[in-house]
Amino acid sequence: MALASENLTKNQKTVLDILENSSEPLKAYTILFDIQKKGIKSPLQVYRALDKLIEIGKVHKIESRNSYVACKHEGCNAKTSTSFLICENCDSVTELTGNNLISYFSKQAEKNNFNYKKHNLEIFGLCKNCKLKN
Amino acid sequence: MALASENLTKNQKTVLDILENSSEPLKAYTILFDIQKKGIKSPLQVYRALDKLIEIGKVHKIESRNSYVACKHEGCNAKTSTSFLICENCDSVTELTGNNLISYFSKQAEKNNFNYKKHNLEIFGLCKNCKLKN
DNA sequence: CTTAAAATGTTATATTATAACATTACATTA
DNA sequence: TAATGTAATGTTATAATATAACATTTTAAG
Repeated sequence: MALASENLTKNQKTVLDILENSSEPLKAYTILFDIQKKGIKSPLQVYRALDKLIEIGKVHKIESRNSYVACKHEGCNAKTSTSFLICENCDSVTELTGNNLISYFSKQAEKNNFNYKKHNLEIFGLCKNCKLKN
Repeated sequence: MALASENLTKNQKTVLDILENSSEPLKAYTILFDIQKKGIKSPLQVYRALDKLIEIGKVHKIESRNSYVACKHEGCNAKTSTSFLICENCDSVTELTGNNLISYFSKQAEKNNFNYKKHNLEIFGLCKNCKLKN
């Protein structure tokens, strides 16, 4: 069995490629605009590619910004849950990894008699670079 | 000095009222539809009231669902940061409180040389009631 | 090869949110 | 009380984000 990322279709590869070469999250219509020369003409083509890429864990959505970011981690297990550090100054995004967050959230949920399934976490602030500048 | 909630205008009170009497988060256009008989005719009137209510901490936005929920905590300090338990079955929402989350996130951010300012946390799963039923 | 599932292409439309601008309410204080 | 400044309002239009519906094509597995 091949890696999911090897089975990508043309549209999916095109969308993933532009996200992987971006230093910040991109919006769907920004992606659309940037790749119209590659034969993608409608929003739906972008959204469908994004849906698939999210499903296999190669892309994550930043909910509070309606934007999308490529995952840099091989075999990222964040197909459902995501945790980000988002710089308010430069918009760069770093993904938090490791399962300690999940066990922590499970415990927090348990206290409320709530059965944890998955989560979205978005932490806003200043990244390393922007801390220095300001 | 009066409480911020005592200074609410008519539109703001109308929007807050419908949110406080809802058992689940509501979408902006749902609110609009439900209160047209009270003289609110345009989306902008709803969004402006929501903006103000969010600013003073009486309402929070559930980013992943584009919906809005009234805060049940007196003097809620979550004017910027929010933490929710969201039931995937019944859509009910419980807000996590306490500063332990903030200190935990600050530490996680620190590890990445990131300066924590605020956060959004959305935990999905099954609430107490829905756990029993399923 | 056949076939079923997935992906595509295309048009239209739904949903969520803001821009722009003229007007009104209201608290402060001169 | 009149002047003044800030916030809120009302209204129309439009921007930004996302999905429905359906016919067609590609792909992978048997």
